[in-house]
Amino acid sequence: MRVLLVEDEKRLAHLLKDGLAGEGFAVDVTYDGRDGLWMATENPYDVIVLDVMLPRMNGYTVCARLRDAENWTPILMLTAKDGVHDEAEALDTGADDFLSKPFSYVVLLARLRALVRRGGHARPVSIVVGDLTIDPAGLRCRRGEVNIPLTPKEFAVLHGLARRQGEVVSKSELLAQAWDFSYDGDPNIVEVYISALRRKIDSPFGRSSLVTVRGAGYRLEA
Amino acid sequence: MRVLLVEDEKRLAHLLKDGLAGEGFAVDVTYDGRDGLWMATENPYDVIVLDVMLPRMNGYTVCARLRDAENWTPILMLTAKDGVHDEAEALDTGADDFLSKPFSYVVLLARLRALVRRGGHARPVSIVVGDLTIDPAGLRCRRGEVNIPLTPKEFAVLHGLARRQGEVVSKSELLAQAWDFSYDGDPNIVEVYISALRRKIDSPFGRSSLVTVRGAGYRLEA
DNA sequence: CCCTTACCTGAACCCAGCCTGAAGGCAGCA
DNA sequence: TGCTGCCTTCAGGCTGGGTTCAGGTAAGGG
Repeated sequence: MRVLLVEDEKRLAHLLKDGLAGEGFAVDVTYDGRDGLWMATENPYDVIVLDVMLPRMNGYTVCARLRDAENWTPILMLTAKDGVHDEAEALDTGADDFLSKPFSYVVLLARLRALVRRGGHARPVSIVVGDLTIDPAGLRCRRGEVNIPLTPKEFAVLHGLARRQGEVVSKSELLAQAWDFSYDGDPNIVEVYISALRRKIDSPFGRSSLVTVRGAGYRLEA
Repeated sequence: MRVLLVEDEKRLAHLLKDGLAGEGFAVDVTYDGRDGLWMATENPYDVIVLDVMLPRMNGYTVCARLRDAENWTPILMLTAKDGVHDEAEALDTGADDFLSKPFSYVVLLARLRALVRRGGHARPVSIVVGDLTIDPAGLRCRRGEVNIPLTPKEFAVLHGLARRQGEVVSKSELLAQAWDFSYDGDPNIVEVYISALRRKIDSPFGRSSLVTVRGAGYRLEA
């Protein structure tokens, strides 16, 4: 599953690359539009994530050029926050979907999956941790046969832990994955969500699958 | 089920191709009339979608030539919006049905299905979600044995959700599927239709199959 | 055994996102 | 010409998810 990421904010690009790589995507990154266009034409990708504001050639142009060249690789555009207008323009130039910044990692992932699926290759993925099942496409979760309703943020945190089940995931990693990249609030928020998750996925079942590793982070285990 | 799509607006062609592919059609695309004619004579298609305004050879001519050559593949013509005149001419030259731009995807799909069925190869497909049955060919819907009358737009939205039952479908995806590709109005329209759908398919039955996933979209479940 | 540090969690606030009823516009039809 | 039904817009209200905060609890080191 190959992804081309065209994004000039290096920090964001880096975070996304790591995250997607962890999902099993092969990620190529370029930092400006012209390189992006070149990469996209020279290599077969399953999906392209394309920022709108880019040096040397903006996202719309890249998108339009690709379509002109009859390259129909699914494109997910990242538009500016307030650009209601941008959305229409993104779709106009041939993008398949868009996401306005700031966005959360989980939503991006869900959209990417949808695009890739539409592109032909079906791949229903659920993460299983013991009798806990996490379904990223439906943003759903259940323990055994019991459905557990989660809010989007709760789901995002749980997903971040489940992807690396058995490993310790640090609070800052969870923050990076589940919150907007521009989030700048109290890091304590992670603890709050861990607490909420335990109340939903562990306490009612007499489990303790969500373990605190003092000074390092949290671990989800079977 | 093979479809030949002859349409020179690349963006529209692309969207249609993706949509139809997602329905299980094998879609070939050409961008001008002469290529279209050639493709149609060289390959056996179940149905042809033919734009009227085309480079190199217009749709009427393509249609007439095919019929002259005793090729009776069902043809659906795409005519210009105001061309009341075009419709008559389309049917005169041997088309089986026509659709004026802009049209919605669901209507196109229904017409295609109708044509294909008329062409001999019946393929009644219904989407079943619990006891809810959606029949894209007839634009019908029922819960259990109770028939539920839906307006075309309501049906389009429901269809978009049903095609991916159990998964979260974002508002923008619903917009893209159920509205004209040129639609540029209030995205709130989706919420309005969700509301209307609930009033018809859920409330009267004491169900709540149409679930809001805050910040992500909607999900239709059994 | 105490102190520090890290973590837990209930309560309270705020507001984005969503819901929905009402009304206008428009096209088809009798 | 009026009627009917559907699409769309709009605005007000509300819900519940996100965030902050503060007081409490556990872990670990000296």
